[in-house]
Amino acid sequence: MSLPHAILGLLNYMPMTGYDLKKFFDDSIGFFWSAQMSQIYRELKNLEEKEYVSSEEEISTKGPNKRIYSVTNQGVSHLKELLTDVPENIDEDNRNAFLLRVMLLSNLGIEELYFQIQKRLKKYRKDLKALQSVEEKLQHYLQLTGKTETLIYWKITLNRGLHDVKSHIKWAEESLSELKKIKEEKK
Amino acid sequence: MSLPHAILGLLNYMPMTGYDLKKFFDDSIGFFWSAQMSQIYRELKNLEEKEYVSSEEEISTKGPNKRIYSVTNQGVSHLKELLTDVPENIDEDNRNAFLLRVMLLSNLGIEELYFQIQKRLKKYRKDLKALQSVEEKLQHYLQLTGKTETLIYWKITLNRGLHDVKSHIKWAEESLSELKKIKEEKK
DNA sequence: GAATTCATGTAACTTGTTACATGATTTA
DNA sequence: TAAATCATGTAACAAGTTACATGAATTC
Repeated sequence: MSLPHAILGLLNYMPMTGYDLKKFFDDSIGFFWSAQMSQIYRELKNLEEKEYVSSEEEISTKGPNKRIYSVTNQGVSHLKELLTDVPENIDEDNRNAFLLRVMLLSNLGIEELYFQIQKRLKKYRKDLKALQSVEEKLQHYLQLTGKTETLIYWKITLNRGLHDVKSHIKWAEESLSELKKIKEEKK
Repeated sequence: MSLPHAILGLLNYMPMTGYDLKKFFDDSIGFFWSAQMSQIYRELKNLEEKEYVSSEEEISTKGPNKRIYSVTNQGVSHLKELLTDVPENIDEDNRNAFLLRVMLLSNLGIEELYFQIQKRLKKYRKDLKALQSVEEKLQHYLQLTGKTETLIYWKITLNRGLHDVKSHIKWAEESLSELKKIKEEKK
């Protein structure tokens, strides 16, 4: 699963322009998959070449014309295939720049580590709020697409996000209290 | 923080060859940052050009020669700078291919989702075991480097991994039980 | 009147992945 | 003796990021 699959999947909910897709991305799956405009336009071009999507230009009297993309029959079959075959070696991209930082912060000392985790904790709490607003946005898209049966899939997806943020908060709090102990011992 | 920083940071623990680095990577930070041999060699070359590391060839009577890399003074300063300045817009790469799959699986139905999450749960349980073995490996490297003060940093890092896997397991179990309910309602 | 949003793209650059190439040593 | 490990790299390709470019409509 990668960017073109994400695009194909989102377009399958409803026909959209590249610009719409970007918004949909940011509003819904942004917390686990982001994409830049330049990437989206490039991938749309690739997908059209492979005939997984087709586009129509909507001439607009005011403002620039829109190019509306929709998934072709071939595109749907392709998507279903992708979803069916589960790769055996599910090695994910678990890159975590902050953890790398933590691991190497011994070069700067405990105080700095404490400070940076504290800052992080604030970010996680913001993330939590942001995620809670994703829930409303998803509701909105659900109505737009009219596909009520997808609710459970989106709920489960979103729930992963919530578990994730909460686990980060717990870890940060735990680490801070452990670091506090060490700091006090040193005195 | 990115690959060259990881390499610089690991080399700062002790001088190593590219090959050693790969092992260190896989044994320690592999659960949140992986790298391929070809990447490592390329980055070592880049780092040497920038004079953040220097290398010496160790002529070997048996087997191929080794090129041992160590961090220069400039490299250490650079590393400390990187660690000190915390970027304001900490937008991480949170890509999660499996979540993308879940989100789009409405195309195939509840049974398939249940099956795929079940499979995933097994993987998470394996991951948990693997992480527990990382703990031992880190102990080993700790002795090699002789830098006992880094223990707390590594423990906190590893702990994040444990929190992460556990949160995945909890989420999977929760989702499965919810899906089970829906499946039974349909009957 | 300035900034933001809508709307689409190109170009250059950086990073990551896959495949290929070589050859010695150690283990099963 | 075959496979795995040690050890180093190159080349081609794929994907992601950043910067640039254009221009209308809307909002502050």
